[in-house]
Amino acid sequence: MQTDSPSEETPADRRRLRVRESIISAAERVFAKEGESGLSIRRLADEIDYSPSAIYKYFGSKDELIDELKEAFFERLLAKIDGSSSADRPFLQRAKACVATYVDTAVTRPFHYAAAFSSIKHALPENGGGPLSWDGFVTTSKGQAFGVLISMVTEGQELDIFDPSLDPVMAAKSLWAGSHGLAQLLIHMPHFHQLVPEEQPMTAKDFIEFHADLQIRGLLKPTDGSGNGRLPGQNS
Amino acid sequence: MQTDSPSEETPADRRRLRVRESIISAAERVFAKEGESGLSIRRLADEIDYSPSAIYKYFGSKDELIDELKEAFFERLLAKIDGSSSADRPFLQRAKACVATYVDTAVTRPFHYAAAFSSIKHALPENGGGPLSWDGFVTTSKGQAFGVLISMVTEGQELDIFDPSLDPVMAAKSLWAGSHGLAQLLIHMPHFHQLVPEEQPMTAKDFIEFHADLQIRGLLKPTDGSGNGRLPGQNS
DNA sequence: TTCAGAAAGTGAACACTGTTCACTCTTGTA
DNA sequence: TACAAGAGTGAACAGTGTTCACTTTCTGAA
Repeated sequence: MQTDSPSEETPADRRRLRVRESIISAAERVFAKEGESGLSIRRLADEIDYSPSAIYKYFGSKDELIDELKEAFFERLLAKIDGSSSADRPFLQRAKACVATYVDTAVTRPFHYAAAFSSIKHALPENGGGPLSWDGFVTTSKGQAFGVLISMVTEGQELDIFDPSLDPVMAAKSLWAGSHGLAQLLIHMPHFHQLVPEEQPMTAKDFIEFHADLQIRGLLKPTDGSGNGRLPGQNS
Repeated sequence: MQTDSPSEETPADRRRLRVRESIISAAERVFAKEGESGLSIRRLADEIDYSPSAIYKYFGSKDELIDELKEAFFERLLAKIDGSSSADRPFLQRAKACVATYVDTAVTRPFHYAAAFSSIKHALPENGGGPLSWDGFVTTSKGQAFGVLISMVTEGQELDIFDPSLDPVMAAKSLWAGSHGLAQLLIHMPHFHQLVPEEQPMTAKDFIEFHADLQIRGLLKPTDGSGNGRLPGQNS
């Protein structure tokens, strides 16, 4: 039982925190290089010169440790796309950069990003109620990063650039899905970006830009005057 | 050493094939319900009343077995989106249905789909040359499903609906990324589709349609006459 | 300063996992 | 009928995450 007040932080507390930090940083180092499969408790224990069971005095389980790595990653990601979205540039450039930064950051730390979306809770059909409530979600780093996207959409609508009939939250989710998909494909299919029939040099960065372009285009205000947020020529 | 000719198929061959089939179908049953983590060799052996080591007489490794499940899944997926894209309906409806079918099929068999994109070969930075050559790729079910998307894009361009300045392969990849992303989010985040601030009923199906709409909109021929395949108002 | 109690750390063990290998048993063929 | 190839097995190996009784170390109060 220790108080939350830092003024009452004892040497023992600091020592404990330092060991905890050493575990995390070793885990971070191994995880970034080899991912979840390369990170075993025994190996981690070896690296920091403790016994495997010692780690359980600091983390309840391996999953709990990895959750902390993922959370830290999403905090960095949040900071990055927040920076992109608030830079001093024309709106459409910022919007594109926001998507591109998201994908780029994910690809830079493939194991972190992949791990953050690797657990399937879908298995049990009875998940009733709310394992994913709005209020609970928006407080997480992941949720806040999503919030940046929502703000971007509403800003685009206020600037009369994006289709005003779109629900900003839904549009942001669509945008998120699009960015997430490219990140995943780039991570899980090496050289996805240069998958073309002809010999044609194409960097990942270039393709990310292209994709961001298309994503944003889908949100643009229709110029044919209908502006109902639906595809032309459909009647259902 | 057995010949490929089915006419020379011996009873032993048929017996072997039957056992092999029983392994696959048991694996399929368990995998669909509990995924890769629920599928252990020992459990599989129990289910089919063989010893664990017997399974290695039919499959080189657990991964090899799972690869077969994934390949079979993608064959089903290919058939489905191929059906969607060639149905007798207006082009834009078919295009939308194609994307929607892809996502829907993925979500129906979450473990299969997730597993198909779960291995990270990205780890080693030196993957030079071609682990993912075009010719090699298009012969796989995954590759053929991708081919359907490419055809769809070119058809849209021929019909003067899609932006003709877009590279069809790149546009198809972007479309794939968008569909893949939504599928992944729906699989890995339960109730992603109803993640909204207000109380507002929204089925996964509805959101899939919405997303497909936006994806397709990004490919539409710009109506402002520029038609250069880039966002308006950018100069780089 | 002493001493109880709470932490920190440990080693062995448990219940798993995928995989291998020497072995037996069955089967088809010459 | 004999023999070889293949099918099937049980035990073992090297891992894994995790637990628990145990010892050691530290700290705060008497």
